[in-house]
Amino acid sequence: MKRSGAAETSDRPREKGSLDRAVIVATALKLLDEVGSDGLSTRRLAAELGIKSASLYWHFKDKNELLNEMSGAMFEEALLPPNVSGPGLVWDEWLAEGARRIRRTALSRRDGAQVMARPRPKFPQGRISFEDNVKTLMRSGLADMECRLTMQALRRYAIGAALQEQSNKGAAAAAGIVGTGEEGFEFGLQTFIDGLKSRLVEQARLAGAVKRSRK
Amino acid sequence: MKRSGAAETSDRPREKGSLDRAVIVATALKLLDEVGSDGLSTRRLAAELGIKSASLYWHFKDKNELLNEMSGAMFEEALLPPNVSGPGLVWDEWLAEGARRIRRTALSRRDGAQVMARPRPKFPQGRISFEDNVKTLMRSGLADMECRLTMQALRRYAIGAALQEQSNKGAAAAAGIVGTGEEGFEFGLQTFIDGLKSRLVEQARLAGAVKRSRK
DNA sequence: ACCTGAACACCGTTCAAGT
DNA sequence: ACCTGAACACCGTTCAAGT
Repeated sequence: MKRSGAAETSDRPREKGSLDRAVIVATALKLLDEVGSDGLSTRRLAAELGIKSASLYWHFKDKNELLNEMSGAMFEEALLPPNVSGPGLVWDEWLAEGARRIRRTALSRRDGAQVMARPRPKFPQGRISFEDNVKTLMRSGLADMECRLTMQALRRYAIGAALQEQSNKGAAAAAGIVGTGEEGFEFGLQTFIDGLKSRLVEQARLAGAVKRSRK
Repeated sequence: MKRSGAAETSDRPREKGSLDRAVIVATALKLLDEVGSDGLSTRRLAAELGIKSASLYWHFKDKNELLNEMSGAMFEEALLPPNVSGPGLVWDEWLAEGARRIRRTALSRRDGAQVMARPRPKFPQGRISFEDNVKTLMRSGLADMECRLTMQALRRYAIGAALQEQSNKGAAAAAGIVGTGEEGFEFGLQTFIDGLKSRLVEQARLAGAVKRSRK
């Protein structure tokens, strides 16, 4: 016995069915950091929760579902604080900072990148949605689709980078690894953003040409 | 005791100690495609080879070592054929094609991206080395370090992309997934290469300014 | 040099049963 | 609504022993 939460007779209907789920996910993330993804077993996690492993299957369909929720939780960590989308927005710095936060969150815990590489639950109920971010990025002048593709590309790049950095832990910079990790990541990030800028310049040039031809 | 190389009595010194290793790795890759990474157990693989699982540990230190060699083998697949570095090289197309090949190789077999995300053995003995590729890319005008960072960034991006695409298989385009995969990948790829080009333009501009000021 | 038998210490998952 | 006991069908890895 552990967390009964609500009583059996009535009231407090378990709030959307996800109250203990959150604490299980949080405990799993804490445990992950201690034992790594190989050590994260349902039995170990259950022990950490003061429960038997079979009980976990009342809360989650299977281990995959749990891992996916862990992924969602880590992405929320990455998005939360500084989504400064005020009026004086410098879009390129805002965008770069978002990518950095994803990488840093992945690196912040053992095998974190491996977890974040998983699919996430449909919508993370987070304070800041993907759509909000699209709107913010559109202030740069990029089209709606370009914004979505941009965010997708940077998400993939950040996770790909963190994954490689983490899997080489201790294996000491293999064949083609250069830079401290940090600086290698920045190179790719800045180069990509340079590409976006030249795209914007080109679009402005074309728009200008149209305007002139209309005169 | 591990691999002494030559036999005690004499002849057929096992050719660098890697003859069966290659066929084990190849069999493992074939099996991976059939059963996926969750189904790829040492017992199943041993059965496929007509062997008992304990025997695998004579050839490989552990399962991780085997998986890493599988990663190396897949990268060789991705590099082999068209490293056309002839005189009429169009570096941007050459570079893009290399990135595409990594992604395609990863997508070519079940859970392939997951395997390629692992560290690879020090040097894959492949026909084409990382250093060869650096030299080829330097013909674009990029500096040595920029070439290394570029290739690293594209490798990470390609694997990150393939990983996401593959992990969403069947889970049907979650939250922020757009494009067919193919087109989403191309957007990031072209944008990054645009960034490299604007970098080159900028460097040429600076070099020109120096030259003029020397007159 | 290469392989096996047998064991050790684990896994994820299911399900009847408890409260 | 939530949890347990007990079982099923697996794992990766080690190691003495075989040939």
